[in-house]
Amino acid sequence: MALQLYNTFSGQKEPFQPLVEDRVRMYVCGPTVYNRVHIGNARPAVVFDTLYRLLKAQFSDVVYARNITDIDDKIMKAARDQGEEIGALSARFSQAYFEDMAALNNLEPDIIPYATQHLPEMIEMIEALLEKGHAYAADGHVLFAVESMPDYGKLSKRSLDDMLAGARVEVAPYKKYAGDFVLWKPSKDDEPGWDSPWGRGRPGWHLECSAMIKKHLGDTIDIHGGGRDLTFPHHENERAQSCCANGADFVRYWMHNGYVNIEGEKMSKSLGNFRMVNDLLQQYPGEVLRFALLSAHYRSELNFSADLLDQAWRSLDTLYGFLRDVEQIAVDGDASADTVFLAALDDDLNTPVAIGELHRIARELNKAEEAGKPRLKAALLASGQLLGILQQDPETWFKQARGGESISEKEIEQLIVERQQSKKDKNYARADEIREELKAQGVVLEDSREGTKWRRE
RNA sequence: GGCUAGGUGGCAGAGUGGUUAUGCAGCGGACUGCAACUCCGUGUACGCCGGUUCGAUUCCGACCCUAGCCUCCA
Repeated sequence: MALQLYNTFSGQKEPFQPLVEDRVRMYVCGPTVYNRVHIGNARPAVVFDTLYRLLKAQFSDVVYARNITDIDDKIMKAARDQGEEIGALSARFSQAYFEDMAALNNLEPDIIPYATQHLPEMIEMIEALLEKGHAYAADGHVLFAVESMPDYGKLSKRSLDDMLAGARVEVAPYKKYAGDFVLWKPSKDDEPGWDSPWGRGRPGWHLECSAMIKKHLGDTIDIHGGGRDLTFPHHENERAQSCCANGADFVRYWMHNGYVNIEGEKMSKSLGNFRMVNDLLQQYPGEVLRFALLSAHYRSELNFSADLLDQAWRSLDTLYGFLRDVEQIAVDGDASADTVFLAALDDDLNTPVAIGELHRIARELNKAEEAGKPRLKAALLASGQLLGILQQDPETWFKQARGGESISEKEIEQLIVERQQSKKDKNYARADEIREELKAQGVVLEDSREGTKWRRE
């Protein structure tokens, strides 16, 4: 079956058909770089990286862009609070973001556009909007006139009346209509700003994505992704800007991932219940974090806990255990990912089912005759590759440190040698003592005809 | 208040008008000097109340509960 994706715009799963045959353009909203990212921020990166891998396997020309928002009031505030220059701060945190994302086995996007490098494009888009009567300048600001767009609100499925029914809309004096949003705002002298036809200022939040998408991917793109909370206002406004400025369809498939929750509540900076990716990486391999994030369907909420990570770790141990047993088996170069596994991913990226299939393939591999193993091993690796997991050398996987102080490999090997001798001497008491000693240090021994293997747990 | 998702076994998490999800944990067994790995077997599920149906966890309706969005947010 061909790829199907749930489109937020239509509210249903649709067969995926790129605008131009065999050519896919995908954009995902990246971070505002004023802080380290938390695991909730990592979810869209992992989800859409997985989609990217799947798309690359099915289409020859795929371009994936994920931006860096490096101008924003939050960055300005962070820079002021920390007495750091804005450019230095945003460079530091974008670098940290790249490191965190790489640790989660995310491929690098093809294009990483920065907001501050696209001011001319943004200004150009504002001019187009003004020219077409979708925007107006007032009091140093330029605002988008939402009433000028007949189907404004269609993506987030809300009417202007509904939106204004909420009391939280701030009505600035320069707004003609309460729902209008800022395209350009003036900067004070001590704030970063760029010269523009409307004076020195900076762009509104939504504008950068519209401008960068137009420049790098075109007027109409195939997939636009991000967290569910971006649906409104961010994506609704992006859509308004782009559709009105370009006079073309903007995005063919809108995709939004669910939240990562902590104890049933959304993880957010204001609640203070977030888990930083970098902190988690001190305790868990990135692959475990990735596996945990993929263990729920991307549109569902995912409850994040130590228990979830432990389960993810053990599941990976099981899968790597099968791979370790076939380390000497060559892979069949022609074999590709398992078809049932692929069907799961093709069904709107159903990663929980895909992971289930991975276990099935692994079990088949384990039970297969020698002749069948090369193909199954290749299928398992190729399938794992699409999820961004199982690509490590199994021995390396099992020997990696599992947090905290740990006994060195050398000491472990020495004790294993001693234990081998004890066993030869039928001194089972000493052999068991060594097993217990290592067990206490988090090292499990596995005897087999070929010798003793060990792993940390 | 408006709008949108959900409520599945100890935990995580798919799916389906009737037949095992899967994983982790547990329990029993095989294997092992002892273990581990692996294999075999195994229990506990679909929020509540109605309706449709031969049959509903799945469809319909009401109710309860949870979460999210409503111009900071992945």
